[in-house]
Amino acid sequence: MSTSRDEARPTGLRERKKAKTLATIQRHAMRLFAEQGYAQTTIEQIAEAAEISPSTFYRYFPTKEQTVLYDSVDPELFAAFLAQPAELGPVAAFRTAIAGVYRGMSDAEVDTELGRQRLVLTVPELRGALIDGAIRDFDVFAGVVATRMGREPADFAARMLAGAMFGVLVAALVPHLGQLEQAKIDDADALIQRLDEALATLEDR
Amino acid sequence: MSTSRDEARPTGLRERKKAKTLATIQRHAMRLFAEQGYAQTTIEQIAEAAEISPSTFYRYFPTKEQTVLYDSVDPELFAAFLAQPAELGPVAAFRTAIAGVYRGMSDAEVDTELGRQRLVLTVPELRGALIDGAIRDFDVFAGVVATRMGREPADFAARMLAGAMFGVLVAALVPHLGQLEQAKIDDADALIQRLDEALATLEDR
DNA sequence: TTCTTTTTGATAGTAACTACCTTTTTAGAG
DNA sequence: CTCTAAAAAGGTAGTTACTATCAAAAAGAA
Repeated sequence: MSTSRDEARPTGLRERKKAKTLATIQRHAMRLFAEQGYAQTTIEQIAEAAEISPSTFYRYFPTKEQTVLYDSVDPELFAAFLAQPAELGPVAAFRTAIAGVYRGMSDAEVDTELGRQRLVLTVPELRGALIDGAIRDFDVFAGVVATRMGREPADFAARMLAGAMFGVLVAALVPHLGQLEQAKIDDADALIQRLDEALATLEDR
Repeated sequence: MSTSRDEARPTGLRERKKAKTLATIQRHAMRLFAEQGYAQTTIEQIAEAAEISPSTFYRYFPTKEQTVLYDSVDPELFAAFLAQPAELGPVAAFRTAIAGVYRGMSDAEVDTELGRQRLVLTVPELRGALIDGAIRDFDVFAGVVATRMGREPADFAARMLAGAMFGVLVAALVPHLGQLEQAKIDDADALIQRLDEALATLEDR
């Protein structure tokens, strides 16, 4: 209980240090993954680079995967989606949200995010975990889509539209994984355009 | 090289034994998973139940996950999809294929398959791996969809339709994973109908 | 049988995670 | 400033999935 006022502002000195440690771990992890590959990088190496013990690593991230999947962009995207004017249909709202979020990011942030995406889409383990995470959040997303369509949260058609949006985005993000052009998503503009075109195919109805 | 004729017929005595061992492992694995849970079942236990050594287990299945994901229904489904008359559009063809495959299965086979699906959809690890597997095959699927639409294999719109089909099926198969009704897919008819309705939402265009 | 190849088993090692306990650090009270 | 309680970090030991490697056994061909 102690001070009942501090609960409101989470800006304690301790919290800041924790946030910094978390960011440090993630930064070094991403660097090592890029340098040596995901599988070749051990938790011990990450801990050593971040100057913490392996025990501490697990206090900040439950799994190795979460070092990459712990994400700040997705929540932003969802918030932007929610913030769109009610007149917009769900697909249009999501298209606008995507463009808005990426336009609000600095070049460095975009670079980091694109690197993260490249890693996630490349490593099968991460790809699976990412999509599974998305499925976990799917109910919420489907509910919001339903609300925006003026239906009850559990509406079947809304759920299906949400599913189609999800599938279309996945299909756009995993471009010919076989062997073809893994490139093409080098800059944010190309990414936004690709995702936008994907969602647009759902609006021609 | 040895005998150049046997290559055609794969019905050696050795092959049959291997197939039997594979089936035995999978059967015991599924049983133990159902009895004790997926995470609580070790490879050692599976090996012991199947009366083989752990080493041998890994010769038949590369990972624990594959014991569940090694699947005979999906390829069948894909084949049935390909076999549909050319006049049918991709969505209609897939709807027909699903119904056909499940109608061609015995009650016991359906039960086994439903149990497998329940397990896969319940365990996050498996869910992720399954979907990642699907993404791996996605290119082929999208190509077939494109052909059926009379376009070139890499056609964007076809790819998006394939993605939408994928997403809609996922959304239908993972019913309110949060906490709501995990039931409802107790019999094959309910499953078929659910998947059919999902795909049907893509045809109203 | 005998030779060859395939299949199996056993052993040792790596690395992700878990559980648990001890030490250090930090924030606030007196 | 000091003392105390809590939070954070470090350390140890163990489990389990998975890999690599080699030796033993079984099956087929000659």
